This record gives sequence, structure tokens and C-alpha cells, in this order.
Amino acid sequence: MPILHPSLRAPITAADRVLLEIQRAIVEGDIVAGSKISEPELAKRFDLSRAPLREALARLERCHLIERIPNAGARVVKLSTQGLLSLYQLRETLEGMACRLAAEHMADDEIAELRALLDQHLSTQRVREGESYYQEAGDLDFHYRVILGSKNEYLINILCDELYHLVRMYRVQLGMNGPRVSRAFDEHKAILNAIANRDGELADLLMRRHIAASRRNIEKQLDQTGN
Amino acid sequence: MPILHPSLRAPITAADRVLLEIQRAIVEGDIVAGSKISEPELAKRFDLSRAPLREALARLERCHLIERIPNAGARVVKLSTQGLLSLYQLRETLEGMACRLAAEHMADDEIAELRALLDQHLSTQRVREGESYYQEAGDLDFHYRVILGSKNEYLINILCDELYHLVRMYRVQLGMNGPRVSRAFDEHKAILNAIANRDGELADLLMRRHIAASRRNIEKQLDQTGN
DNA sequence: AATAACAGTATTGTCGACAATTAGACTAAA
DNA sequence: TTTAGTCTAATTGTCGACAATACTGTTATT
Repeated sequence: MPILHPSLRAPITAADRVLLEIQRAIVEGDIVAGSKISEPELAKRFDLSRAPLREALARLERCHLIERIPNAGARVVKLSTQGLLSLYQLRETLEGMACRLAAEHMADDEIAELRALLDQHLSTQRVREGESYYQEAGDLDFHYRVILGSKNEYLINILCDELYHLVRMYRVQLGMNGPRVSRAFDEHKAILNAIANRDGELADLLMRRHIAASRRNIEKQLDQTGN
Repeated sequence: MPILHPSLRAPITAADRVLLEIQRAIVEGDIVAGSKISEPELAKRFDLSRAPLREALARLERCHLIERIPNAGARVVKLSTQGLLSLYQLRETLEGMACRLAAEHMADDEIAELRALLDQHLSTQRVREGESYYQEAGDLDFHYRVILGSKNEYLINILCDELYHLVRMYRVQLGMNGPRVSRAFDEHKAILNAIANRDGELADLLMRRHIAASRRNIEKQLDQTGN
């Protein structure tokens, strides 16, 4: 049972609903990266007026999925090697920090739950190698809980609300499903142990390495598919 | 002559203008921290309709100056010791990172400009001890340039757009004008030297210390004024 | 007296239309 | 041919009104 962060609350308003739909569409590439966004077109497509749509666009800009220029319109963000590098560079620092804080602030039962989660993933993962979806979800769930464990509201907001979907977009559109799965599990386990031992410094280090490895993995994919 | 970041472009639309006004009002305490925000009232007060006002509110939420609850309304953020701690904790990590990257990526002439800026501040500062405004501005300008020097778009966005005004709000409303001025100058100088020497690790460390000192200074003020 | 249901009021969410601005096509001059 | 300018069309920004939801004070019931 996943923990609920405010950002994942049930969609209340029409703007909430359309936000989720457009978010998914952009992340999955259904709305092509780099393409222009037409407010009238989207309004017709999702059958609502421009008011809630613009509200949704404002939030999409907030999580870096679109870029808006006053009086000119919005474009879906374009994926680039530079952007990927900057994003993962930042993640290394931020999630490392989150890990260190988690080692200091997570309650014992939270750590126990996290361990249970990992075990469950490991067992569920009589790894049909193909099904990268669940691996992806499991990976994100682990990171998610560690971040929440930091208990720093601003840090949580940045990682879970602002950067989360962009990270997913890079992963999905670059076809992240390499053979890094089992190794990632080991790394998660090591990080968990560091947190359980209240060794923030080590947890920080391990998380940085973990993300750096993940970044190199994606970069490799990126090279293969053709720069 | 200050460098222009996208976030500081001239206000084009009515939403931009009212955003700046409300932002200032909140930061300066003109709109009291923790108070409720009434859309009709603000719309009347600034003489525009609710559409651009809501656009402005969306951006205010983005920089953590207000908190919105669906169907219930928005409140100005409440200042708290916990919030201050979380904010400065994050700044330590992020600006440390920015410093390290700046040491790697800043062009030589950018560094020269930064040095000129510091010298100018030092001379302009035949320190009328009272005028904390210019000291404040100078301090922010220095940090600002270092952050831009990191060349990491996401990092820049977070520090300059999302956290900047909240930091100012804490400083202003807690009356930051202590006797830390001259020491801050020395610290800036040391940081600059580390950057000029391309010593990212040292620059990181010094910036972290600098911000930690700044945080302790504010906390002291906070204790005196009454928890 | 305390609590629960209810009505009335005020606020937020959404809509359709209009105004302001920009992008693109076309024309005219160098 | 290129460039500058203009005009048209489309898009974004803004407005006022309506619908849906949440708050408040009252009433009724236990």
C-alpha cells in the first residue's frame, strides 16, 4: 500500500483530471516532445474550457514538462543530452541529501516497511525480464519512500512534484529497461542497510553512486539509439 | 549592471504585474503571514479580474509563498522555525553544489566581473551600518551570480525562482541586519577565490559554511524576538 | 448541553466571449 | 532575389457571469 503524498491526492477539480491526462500523454510521448501546445485544440480534445486547461498548463510548467512564453504559447520540453545530464546531476545531490536525512529522521517502523517493500519486490520479481514496468514502479517507489523519509518539505516537493515526471519522461522515451535490474536491487538493499544503521554519510554516498550508475545506463542507451 | 535571468524579465502581462506586487507585499509582510487570501478582495484591490489573479496565485504557490487547497482557498505561508531550518538545510546543499559547478563552469571573465562586484560592494560599503538594504542586495547579487555560474538550468530555476523569495521573506520579517556584514564579505571573498582557483570542493565547503553561519545568525534573531 | 442536520451565504471552479498580441502570408521596394 | 512592411488570421490574455463547493450560524434532536 503506497504512501500518499499531497501531490498524489485524488483529482478533485477538472483541472486536476486534465493535468493527469496531459502529464501522462507527455511522459509517454503521446504528445510529442518539442511540439507546440495549442490551448484551443487541447480544450476541444479534453472537452473543457480553457480556464482549467491553463491551470493545468501552469502546473505542467512547474514540473518542467512544458515551457511557456508570454503571448506566444507553450511547447512540450525537448529532451537533450545536456538536460539529462543536468537533471541527474541535480538528482545525485538532492537524493543523496534525502538519504542522509532519511538515515537521521526515518522512524524504525518506516524502515521496517521499506525493508518489507524491497523483499516483496525481490520475490515478485521472479524476474520476467520483459516486464520493465513493475521494475520501474518498484524503483520509483523505493526512491519515493526514502525521499519522504527525509522529512524536509521543500526537498520532498522538489523531488516528488517537480522533477519526478521529467525523470520518468527521460526513462520512458529513451526505453529504460536495460539489464541493470538485479544490480539496482542490490544497491537499494545496501542503501537501506545504511539508513537502518543510521549512517547518513554512507547512505548519501551510496545513493549518489546508485543514481550515477542509473545515469550512465541511460546515457549508454542514448548513445546506441543515435546520440 | 545586473545579469538578467528569465524570471526577472520585464512584466509583460497583467498577471506578471500583479504577481510582482503581491510577491512584494507578502515578502515585506504587508499581507500578513498566515492570513487567508481572498480572490475577490485582491482582484478589487489591484483592479483586475480573477483570471490573471489566479495565474499569479499559481506562481506564488510555486515559490512557496502561499498554499492552496482545492475548493477552499489560499493562505499566505506561515513562518516557522521548522520551515526555516528545512529551507536553509536545502540551501546549504544546493548552493554548495552551485558553487562547485561554478568553479568548473564559470568563464574567466564572469569570475572577473564577480570580483569587480565584490570590490565595488566593499567600497560602496563605507558601511553606514544602518542601511541593511544595500548589504542585503549585495549579498543576494553575489549568490545570484554564483548560482547562474553553475550553468545547471534546474538548479538555477530552483534557487532563483522557487526559493529566492521565501528566503527573502524570512530575512525581511525576522529583521536580518545583524553585525554579520563584514564577516559575510570575507566569506564571499574566500568563496570567490576558491572558484577562481577552480577548486570546486573547497568552494562547496565554504559556501555551505557561509550559509550555515547565515542560518545560525537568523536563528539567533529568532530566539531573541521570542521563539 | 452537546451534537447533528440544515439552510443561507460567500468563495472557488468553470464557462463563453471579447481584447490584445503575435505569427505567417503576401506585397512592394531596393 | 532579398528585405522591409503590411495585412490577415490565429492564438493568447482578460473579462464578467454562472455553477459547484465549502464555510457559518441556526435549528432540532438526543
